[in-house]
Amino acid sequence: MKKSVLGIYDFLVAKDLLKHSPPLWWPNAGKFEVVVGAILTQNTTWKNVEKSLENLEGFLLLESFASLDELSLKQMIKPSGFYNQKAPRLLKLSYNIQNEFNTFEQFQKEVSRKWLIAQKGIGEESADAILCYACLRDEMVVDSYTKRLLKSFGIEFKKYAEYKAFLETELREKYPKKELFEIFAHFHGMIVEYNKKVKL
DNA sequence: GGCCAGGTGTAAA
DNA sequence: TTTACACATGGC
Repeated sequence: MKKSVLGIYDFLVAKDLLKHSPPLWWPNAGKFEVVVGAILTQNTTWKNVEKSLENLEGFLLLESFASLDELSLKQMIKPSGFYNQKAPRLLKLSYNIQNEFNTFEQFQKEVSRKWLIAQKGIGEESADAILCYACLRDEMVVDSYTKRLLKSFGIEFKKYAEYKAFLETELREKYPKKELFEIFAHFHGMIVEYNKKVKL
């Protein structure tokens, strides 16, 4: 049993997950649509999110997304569930991004974790998913897959911050700052792919 | 038909 | 600070 995160990381790397996936794992990493996907996938399978994203074709840039009316958006994101709350939250978020940062590119550079979590509909996990995969920052995502994997190694914590610290600390020490973002993105991607393959 | 999925906000103890 | 519950569709 590997109890250190480095051991678990090496374990996954040895399995050669992500062989057929892009290095950044999340589809279209670095784009605004990752922000949308991060909220749509809350307690929802990615398959259902894909249906919604297809319906949103043509509205996946910040400016066009913010031009949608709530009723249309609800219809488009219906397949991914909780649409009555996700639609208004997504719209408000897109307005706030425009008002606060003007463009998505500026948002990528300047947004803080604190600002994200203050938005209605964004908790710790969604904030980290947005930071990591939309803004390309050095932040590790902790989702149910991650907790399941760690539990299979006999590792459990109470709080999100504890999981995050466990995952990040040793890797931050081991790898140079320049490589961290890719390490975290790759690590989280491997965790999800491993779950899908092994079904923990 | 029942259970669950790449969570979050709110209310009540 | 913790716990319980609503939110909703689609796949198995």
